Amino acid sequence: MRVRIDDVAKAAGVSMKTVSRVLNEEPNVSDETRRKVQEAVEKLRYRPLASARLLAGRRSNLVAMLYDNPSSNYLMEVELGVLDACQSQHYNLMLAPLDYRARDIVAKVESLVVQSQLDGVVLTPPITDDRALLARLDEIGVPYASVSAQERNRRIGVFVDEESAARDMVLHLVSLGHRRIAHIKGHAAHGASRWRLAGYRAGLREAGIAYDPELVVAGRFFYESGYEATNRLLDLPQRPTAIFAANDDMAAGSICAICERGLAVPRDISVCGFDDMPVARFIYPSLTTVRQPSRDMGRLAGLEVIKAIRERGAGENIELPYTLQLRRSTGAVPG
Amino acid sequence: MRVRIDDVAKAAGVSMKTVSRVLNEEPNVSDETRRKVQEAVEKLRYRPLASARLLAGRRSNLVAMLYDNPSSNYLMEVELGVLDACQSQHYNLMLAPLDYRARDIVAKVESLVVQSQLDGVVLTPPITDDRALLARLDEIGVPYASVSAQERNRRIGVFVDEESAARDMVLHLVSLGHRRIAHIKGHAAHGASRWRLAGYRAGLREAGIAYDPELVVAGRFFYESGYEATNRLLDLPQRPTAIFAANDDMAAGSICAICERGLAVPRDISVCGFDDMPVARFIYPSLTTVRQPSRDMGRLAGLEVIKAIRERGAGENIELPYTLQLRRSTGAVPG
DNA sequence: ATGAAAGCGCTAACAA
DNA sequence: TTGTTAGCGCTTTCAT
Repeated sequence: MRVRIDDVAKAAGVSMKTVSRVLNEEPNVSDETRRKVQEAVEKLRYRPLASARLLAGRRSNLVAMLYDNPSSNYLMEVELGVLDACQSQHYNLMLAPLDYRARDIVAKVESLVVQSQLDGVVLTPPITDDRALLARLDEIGVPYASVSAQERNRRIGVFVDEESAARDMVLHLVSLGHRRIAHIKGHAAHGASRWRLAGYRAGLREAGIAYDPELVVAGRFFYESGYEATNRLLDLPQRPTAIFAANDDMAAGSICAICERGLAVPRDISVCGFDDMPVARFIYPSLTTVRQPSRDMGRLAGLEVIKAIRERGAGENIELPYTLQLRRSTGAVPG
Repeated sequence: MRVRIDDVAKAAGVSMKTVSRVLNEEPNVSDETRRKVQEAVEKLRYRPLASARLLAGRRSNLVAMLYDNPSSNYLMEVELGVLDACQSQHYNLMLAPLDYRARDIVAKVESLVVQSQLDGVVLTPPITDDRALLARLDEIGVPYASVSAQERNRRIGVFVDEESAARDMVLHLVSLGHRRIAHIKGHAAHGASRWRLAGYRAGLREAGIAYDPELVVAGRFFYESGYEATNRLLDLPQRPTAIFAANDDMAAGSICAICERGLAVPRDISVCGFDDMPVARFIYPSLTTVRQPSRDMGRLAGLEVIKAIRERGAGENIELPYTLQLRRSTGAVPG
């Protein structure tokens, strides 16, 4: 029925072990023997069984991506990058959606890692910052790479300097003449929210604009939360001339809320976001935003775990550059 | 080091097999014994090794989702649904991006299925329609469920009646007074493109409007292709008063192209799409579109494979309803 | 450079 | 209801 390694051995006229050597690209096989084995493998369409290899002590060539909030555009982009890395390195990718608030997250991840013998995992925010989980992963000895982890030293993964990026964005708004600049914060559990808020404040400071707590409202990274936050801002006695949302989805919600009041973007109010997801180009007016190379971040995180898997101690925390994407949603402060 | 089944057996004062019985929820274990075993499992934090179980002949509890073009919004929605189904049924999900045009797609899938001992796979368009692949999967005996497969009999999976949906959308445009209705086609490899075009023609026919090939232009489901297609339509001597794009991404591109010419949607031209992806609500004006329950489709496809895995011969091809989402991008014919 | 034998950790089949 | 035995298909020793 199923072709096994000794079928191949028989067909090639060698021992099982030799076939195994060829398959695993081990040394000490003559070219002639190697060729014979490869032919037999080809002819019999032999595929070594992952579970048997694994049980006998080899690697799984399997990594998992852990994430909360699967429906975020941002995570989908990261996922594409990780997938890309896995493909290029002949790894398979498993998806593990988790609730970052769940009590049993450590146990869940441990089960997955141990049971499926994962070679490594990729962590995405805010799971990147779960100390208990990281400690456990270290104990078990599974390499992991983080995307935008809050703690930046002694980690392997990828990040961008989001604080500087947010500051630059604010300074851009200032350069357009804006001084009443509002900020819609992201979800509190995410480091990104902290960094972006800090950058917002830094930008104001550099521009010599006083921080006005009234202009900073809560959001949760969703479209709806941007919509609602903007309505609160528009109800202010003196409304802002620019709104800096902590991500693109919220900025899209912001634009919608503004338009619904009969105001125009950027004529009456400028809006900008963060991330540069595809939606930033699709909406009208197209969104000025901070471009974070999410897909590349996913790819690099994937490559770094795999590097760490292959060579213990390898892997680093890589900083990637951001860029400001100036599009149509920001303009000069109204007359 | 690692806790094994006989450690648990020893701790519980029973045999390995009894532990195995408890773990696999097999009958013929006394409540008392079961309790003792569970306690031991708990205390030792025992996790059975998937590879060992698998090698000994059990299921992998692993399914893979096969797809081409990973960056499509639509597929991400489907993925979320599949993921959901897997979680609820204690299955793990692997992701297998493929090139539907690749020569070796059958071999690739076969390797994956055989090597990783996948219990089943979920197919998404256009991989759903690769006869050679389906034949091979049938041979190997791996259950699979398809999302929107072209062939609808003798399949398990999910679909919606896209042709009727497209027809209804055209009739909606007609009811608004439109008679010069254009269509931007989808990618030729997808059944969806055929059905939506057929529905477009059926709608025109029912409304007594002659089919004008000039008004039907090629697209490939991407934003950019919608943008370009629309520019071609706008260059026509007599331009359409409504554009029906075969999906939302292209409709977004269409709106952008229209706005760039200083025209307004829906004042000058109505635009509608298909799928009802999140972007349909985010763009301005919000998009009139056919709601296809992509996430539920993913979920059901996932549940159907799992059903087929558990009980050979089970599983069916389920039709799900569509709805017209009337939003702001369509309106009465100008003047 | 190649091979023989002994597991890896579990479950299936059989026995008791 | 419970236990014993013999693999599952591969890779690891350790020989040769």
